[in-house]
Amino acid sequence: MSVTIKDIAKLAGVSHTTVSRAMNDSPLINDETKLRIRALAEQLGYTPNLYAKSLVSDRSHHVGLFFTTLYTGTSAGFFHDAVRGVSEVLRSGYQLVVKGIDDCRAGGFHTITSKSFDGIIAVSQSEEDDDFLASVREKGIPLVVLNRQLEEGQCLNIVSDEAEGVRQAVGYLLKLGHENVAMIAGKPGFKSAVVRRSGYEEALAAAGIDVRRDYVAAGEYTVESGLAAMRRLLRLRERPTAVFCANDQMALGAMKAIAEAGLRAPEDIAVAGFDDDVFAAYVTPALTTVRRPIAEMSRMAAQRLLQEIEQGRPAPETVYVRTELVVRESAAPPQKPGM
Amino acid sequence: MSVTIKDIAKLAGVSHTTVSRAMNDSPLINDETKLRIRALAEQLGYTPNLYAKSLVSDRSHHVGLFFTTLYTGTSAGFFHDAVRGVSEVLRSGYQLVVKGIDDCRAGGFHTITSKSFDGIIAVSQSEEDDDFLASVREKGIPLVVLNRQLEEGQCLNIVSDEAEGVRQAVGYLLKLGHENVAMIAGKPGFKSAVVRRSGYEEALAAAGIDVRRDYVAAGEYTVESGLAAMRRLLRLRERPTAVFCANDQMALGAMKAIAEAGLRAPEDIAVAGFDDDVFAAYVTPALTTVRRPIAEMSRMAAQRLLQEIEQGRPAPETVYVRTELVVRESAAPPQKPGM
DNA sequence: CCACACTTTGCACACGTGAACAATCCGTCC
DNA sequence: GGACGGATTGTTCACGTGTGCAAAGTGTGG
Repeated sequence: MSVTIKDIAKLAGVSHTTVSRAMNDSPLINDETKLRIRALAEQLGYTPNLYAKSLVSDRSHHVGLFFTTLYTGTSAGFFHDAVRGVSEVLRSGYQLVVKGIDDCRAGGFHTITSKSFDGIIAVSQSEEDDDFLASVREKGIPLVVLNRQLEEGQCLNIVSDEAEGVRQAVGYLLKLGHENVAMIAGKPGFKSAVVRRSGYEEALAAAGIDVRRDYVAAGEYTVESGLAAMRRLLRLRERPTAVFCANDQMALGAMKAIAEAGLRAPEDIAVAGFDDDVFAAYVTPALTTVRRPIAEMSRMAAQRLLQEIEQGRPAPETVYVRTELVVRESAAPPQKPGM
Repeated sequence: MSVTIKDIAKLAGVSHTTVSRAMNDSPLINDETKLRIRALAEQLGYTPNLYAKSLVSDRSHHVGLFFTTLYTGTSAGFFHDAVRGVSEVLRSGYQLVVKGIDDCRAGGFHTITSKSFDGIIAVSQSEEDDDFLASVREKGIPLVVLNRQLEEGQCLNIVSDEAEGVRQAVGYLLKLGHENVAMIAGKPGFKSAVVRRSGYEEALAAAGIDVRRDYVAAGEYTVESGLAAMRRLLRLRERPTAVFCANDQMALGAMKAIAEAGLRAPEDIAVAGFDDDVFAAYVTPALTTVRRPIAEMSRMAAQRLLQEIEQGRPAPETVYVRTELVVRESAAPPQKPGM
């Protein structure tokens, strides 16, 4: 049995109201009794029952961090960075509940109420999440959406400018002198897959190069799928001399396929990735990629969410966070024909 | 404002108790009224207030998943696998709260009470967590400890037999013919670092080889630290021909250092890792390593915890999960001298 | 000495839910 | 016809906390 304010009240010979006031720094109490009661509470190891508090105060002290899915499609590095960033800001003031949106959908999002969450951060990777986001907004729960861009003005939306990041990477490959630049695309249904592909096409168009359909190989954001996609690209009659991969895991798979085929990166085929995953700097050759500051974005999301919870609804703006091209070793100029 | 059972009661012309009974499938109610009330509840979009339920039923519907730290020392793949495994079992029946033990310590674990958590899974990597574990047990919260072995009989403890795993890996290197086998050790203070080092020493002892102090390089479980440690090992006068790394991230760094030095793995130096991290199969050369079934372990932990919550305390046993040597390409027999 | 203000405390209720107990209705059996 | 029992519903209280309002105590100024 745990200690309640009534227990303390009885021992201190006061009413439970007085104890409540002592614990909450109310001005309606004598300093002396406050200290006396607090000492007693400390001694008895009193911890308030947060559920009772929640019931009366309508504050749950829980923040939800929801991902499109916890299973395939969410890379470990991305997931870890996001949880860390949010957790760092919340520390012990709030409890962080981590969930996959797909796991909740079965119950029609019934378990998600304004009573059970003070606020929600949704790390959205797909338009499939829209029903979830609508449900959250409808219930009036403070919401920040991370990673995927929404229609303007729905809620606070923090995204990296992915298309720009991809243009940087593909532009870099083109500047090195590559003309046959292929792409391994992301998981179908994921918005980022579409955006990154557009960035690729725009970069080519800006250089006056036509997009070849057979140069875009479908992937799934997993290492395996990158391996398989690269194998297909290598079988093409006019083999690409460079490949941009929609994330680093697939780039890793692609490099594996290149090695398998007896070729070398970057000499025979230049490779660029996206995400700057934990391992990117340390594979051989070190991966040239685009960094998205996930941890920073999630920290910002958490800060803004707390602000919204504690001070009320801010303007629903869209915040763009800059990506950064990280040049390492996996991309080099093409070999001259005949060399 | 959200709908409560009292609202429904008023509209249906019954008492709130009757509504409660309708929602909870009580036998003390007429089927007809039950259906009528349920239809009404559905129509009004009623969702029960879990905090009120918690208050009266002493069940919080929250399960805690605690890591030693969410920051350095916990690799992304490990973290992701653990959260996924637990989440998969819990699905939507419970809310999963993810936290770092270090983040809670500041508040003296005051926020962790039997009222706020129905059960806790601790993924412990260090003896520093003992104060936390003691605090949880003292409060009578069902507890499963994952990953680190405890004194027998404290609570349900699920661990992989890491020493055996290391012996397999080092034994494999020895069997290939290596005599100068070095090790890059784990983060000081982490129990796994000690256990894995012991495994290494035992394997050498079993083969009648003395442990050389200069062959054990300190690491931190990060890729960078593996890189730095390997650089140090490469500077030794009698260079090792094989190196066992206490995790895959450090093995990645080690391979990087080997490439930097103009050497090749596995031809010049054989490398073996530990964990079978997501990227292990896809780096070049593919990493020979030891697989720990983290996802399976965490699924088991979640299942056993639910069982304990719902059916009462089971025997506090220690469950060993077998590790598995995964032979890939990064380890090969040593080159003959003079070749 | 009284009126008034201020400080400090307690009483009673509310939050939303579940459960023990009482009350009512209906049918059955002796 | 009265006693009994089962089915169904309502009344009341409890869970632990915060708050509006009343009450008691203290001091101050006229």
